[in-house]
Amino acid sequence: MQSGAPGEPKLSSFHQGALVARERQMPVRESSDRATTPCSSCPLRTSQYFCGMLFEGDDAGAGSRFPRTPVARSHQVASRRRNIYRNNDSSSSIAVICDGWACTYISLPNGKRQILSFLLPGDITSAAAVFRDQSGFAVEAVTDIHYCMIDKAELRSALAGNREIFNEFSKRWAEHEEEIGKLATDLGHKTAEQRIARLILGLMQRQSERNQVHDGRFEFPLRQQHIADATGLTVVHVNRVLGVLRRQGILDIKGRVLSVLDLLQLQHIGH
Amino acid sequence: MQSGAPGEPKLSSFHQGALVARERQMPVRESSDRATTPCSSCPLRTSQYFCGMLFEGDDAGAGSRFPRTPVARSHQVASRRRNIYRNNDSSSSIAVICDGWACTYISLPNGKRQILSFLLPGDITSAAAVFRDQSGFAVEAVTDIHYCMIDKAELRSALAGNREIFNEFSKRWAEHEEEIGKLATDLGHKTAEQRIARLILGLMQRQSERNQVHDGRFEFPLRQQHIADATGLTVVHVNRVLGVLRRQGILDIKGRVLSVLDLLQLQHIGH
DNA sequence: CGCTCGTTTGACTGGTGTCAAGCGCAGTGG
DNA sequence: CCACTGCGCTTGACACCAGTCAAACGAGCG
Repeated sequence: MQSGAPGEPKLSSFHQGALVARERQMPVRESSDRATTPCSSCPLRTSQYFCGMLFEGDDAGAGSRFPRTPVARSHQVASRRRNIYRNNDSSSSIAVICDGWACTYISLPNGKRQILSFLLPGDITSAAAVFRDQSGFAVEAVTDIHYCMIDKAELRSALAGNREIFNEFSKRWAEHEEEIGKLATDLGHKTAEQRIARLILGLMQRQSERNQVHDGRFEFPLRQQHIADATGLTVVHVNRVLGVLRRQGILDIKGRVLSVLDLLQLQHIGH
Repeated sequence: MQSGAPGEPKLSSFHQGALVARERQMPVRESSDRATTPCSSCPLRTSQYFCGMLFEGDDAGAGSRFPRTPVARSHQVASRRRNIYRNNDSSSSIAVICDGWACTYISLPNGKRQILSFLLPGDITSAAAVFRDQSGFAVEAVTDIHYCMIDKAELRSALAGNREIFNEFSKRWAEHEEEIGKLATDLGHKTAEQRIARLILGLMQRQSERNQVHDGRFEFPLRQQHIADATGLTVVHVNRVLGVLRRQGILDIKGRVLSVLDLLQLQHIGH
C-alpha cells in the first residue's frame, strides 16, 4: 500500500506504468542483454535486501557497500499460483524476488503442503539451495511476481571471492534457518490462535522494515488457504480463528489489506 | 553398540578405558596444549563427519582431502542433561560433538521445548551459529558427552580461505536446514505415530551411516521425554504410541537399545 | 530404606479436522 | 442484460486425536 487507495491496493510497486508485464502465462526469459533488462533499473538494486547485497556497484556507482563484479542474471515473470520451482527440481540457478510475494513449501503425498516461508521483494528463494542441486521444496508465486534468476555456480564464486558478501550472505541464511526453527516450534506447541497471530506479526514486521506498514495497515495478498498451509491448520479452522479475531476487534482483512487494530492484544496472543 | 553386549550397551565409544571422564559437574576446560589433548587422537579426526572435514591434515599426514592449517580447539566434557549452550547465549566459539548424543532445542515460556535436532558424534552444534553471536536455541547433552570448542571467527576464516571446505560446510548446512523444514512439515501435518516413526527412522539412518546398526538394533539413549520434545507430543502420548508399536511387534526399546523388528511396517507408518 | 527418575495406565476434556452446504463476487460468454 | 461458473469466504454438526490430571510401578542409588 504505497498510495492510499484502500479499496484497490496496488500490489505492484515495480514497473508502475513504465513496463507493464503482458505475459501472464509462464515464466518467460526476457532479453539476455543485461544492460537493457529491467534489473538495471530495479529499485531493489540499492536496497538493503538480497539484490542490493549482490548487485550494488555493478556499474561504476558511488561508494557501494559491496564493491563487486556483477553477477549475471535474467529477469523473469510468473503469474499468481504458478510454480517457479517444483519439489526436487534440479536447477543450476536460483531466483531472487523483485516484486510481489512468493512462498516456499514442502508438499505432502496426501496433497497437503507446509509453507515454510513467504518471500517478499528482495528475498532469495533459498540460501541453502545455492549449495544443492535439488531443492527439496517448491516455490510458488502468491501474487504475480517478477524475479531474477542467478547462476548458482557464479553466486558461489562471488561468495567465495568476497569475504564481506560471504559473511553477509551467511548471516541472512542463519537468520532464515532460525525462523524455520521457530516455525517448527510453533507448529509443535502453539495453538491455532497463536500460530496465526505470530504469522501475521512476522509478516507485519518484515513489511514494516520495508516501510510498507501505515497505520497498522499493510498489503496482504494471502488467501486463507495460504495461512492454513503456513500454520498447519485447515482453511475452515483458519477462517474460524480469523472470525474470532475480527469480532474481537483485533484485526481485519479486507480487499487484500490487513489492518491490525489492536497490536498489543495481537502480540499478547502470540505470546 | 560396537561390542555385542545387548544388556549393558557401551554408550561411549571414545576413551574406552584410557581416559575416563571423572568430571561430571560442568564443562571443564582441559589442557590447552593441543598436542596433548584427546583431540589429537580423536577417532573422528579422519572420519567423514565434521571433525574430519576441518581437522584432517593437521599434522603432516597422508594425502588428506582437505589440507588445512589446523583450527584451534579445546576439548571439553559435559554430563547428561547439562546445557552446553542456553537460549540466547552469546558465545564466540562453537561446539563439535566428539562422543555421545546431544540435542538442540528452543525453549518455550511455558516450560516446554521443541527439540530441533539430535547431534551425533562428528556433528557441529549448528552451522548457522557460526555466523551469529546469539544462538537462539540451546544445546543439551543427552548422554555424557565429549566435545570440542572451535573459535567462530577462526572457523569463518578457514571457510573463507578454502573453497572446498566452504562448499562442503555449506552443503551440510543446507542438508540440515532441509531436515528442519521436514521437521516443521511433520509437526504441522503428521500424526503422532508418523512423527515417532519418522524420528526413529531418521536416527536409524544416521546411525546406519556410521555403521552403528546391527540386525536392526542400535544404541538409543533417548528418554520418552526426548521423543516427546522432538515430536511436539506429550510423554504420556509418546508412551501410548510406543506401546502400540511394541505390541504390534514393530519395534522395541529396552536398556537404551532400540530394536526395529519390522522395518517395512515402520517405513510404511512413516509414509 | 527412601529417594529420584523414567515408564505405564485410566478417565476425562478439548482443540482441530472432516464433511457438507450456502453465500458473495468477479469474470465470461451468450 | 443476464445466466453461468469458479474461487474464496463463512457457518454448522459431528468425530477423533492428543492433552491433562492423577496414580502406581520398577529400577537404580546413596
